[in-house]
Amino acid sequence: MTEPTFAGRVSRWYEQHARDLPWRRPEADPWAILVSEVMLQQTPVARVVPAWQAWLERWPTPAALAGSSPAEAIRMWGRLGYPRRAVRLHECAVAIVERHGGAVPDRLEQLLALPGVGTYTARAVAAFAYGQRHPVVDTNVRRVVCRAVAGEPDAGPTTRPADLVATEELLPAEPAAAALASAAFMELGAVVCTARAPRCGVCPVESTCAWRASGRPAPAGPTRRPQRYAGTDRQVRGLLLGVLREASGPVPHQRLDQVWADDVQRARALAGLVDDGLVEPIGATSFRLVGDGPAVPVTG
DNA sequence: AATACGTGGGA
DNA sequence: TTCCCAAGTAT
Repeated sequence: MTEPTFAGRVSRWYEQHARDLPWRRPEADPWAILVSEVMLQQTPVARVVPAWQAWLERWPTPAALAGSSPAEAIRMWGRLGYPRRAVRLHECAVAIVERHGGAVPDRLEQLLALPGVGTYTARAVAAFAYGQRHPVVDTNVRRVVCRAVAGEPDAGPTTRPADLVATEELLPAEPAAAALASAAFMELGAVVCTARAPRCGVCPVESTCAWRASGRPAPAGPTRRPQRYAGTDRQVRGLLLGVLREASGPVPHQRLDQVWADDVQRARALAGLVDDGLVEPIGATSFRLVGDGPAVPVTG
């Protein structure tokens, strides 16, 4: 017997302790997995679970979603946040029907070409839906590898090519085992090797962790804090979209004017929503969610 | 590379 | 109450 590898230890731990998330069950198909990955972009698991179930009940296939309007997707998205993801997912469904016969593609290159699918999501689908051997690197994996291997307290803010290489070197050769290891790395970062208060006492690789060995040094100096949410264009966009989401069809601009007093900022936020494909002007005085009603509004 | 992009819950 | 953030992507 040889020493268990890093991936082997984490995978063993995963098999015993993984959360029972619905998109990890055998009946989850590639479309269900793609939907989960997009919803999980910057949104916590607990809020995604019910939204994911409702979404797939309504749109079990890409073709089903492609047959609905972007407006319906935006409404079904609810308050998961970053609603542009709902529009991108709708565009994904259309592209999958048009370019791939309605089946989620299994090649990395084709996945990356889909709207809203980037480095992480493309690899996650290739690995978790199709069992391919690709490093799947999200913020959790970067933190785990950074600590356990490099001994540093935190990874950089974005995934770099070097992160993919470092993770790839940890993966087992067999594709199915590699996919399992990737899921295990993510789970470890999500529930044990957390950003704020890591639970090293229950970690399966505590004995070989470089960060632990060096006394768990704290991150370097203060990082620049981004602007507050209150008062930003983001908040105004959220307020505007809230009104449009609750409405049915076009909303007169007078009603939108009431959500925010600053004319300049409100107009800028609304223009941003239009640019992002979430909202469209109807005539000269109204706005609606994209596709929320007849393509050509009837005028008298 | 830095920034924009939502939301709600926990510490 | 304030702060931090949670399976990223696009520009």
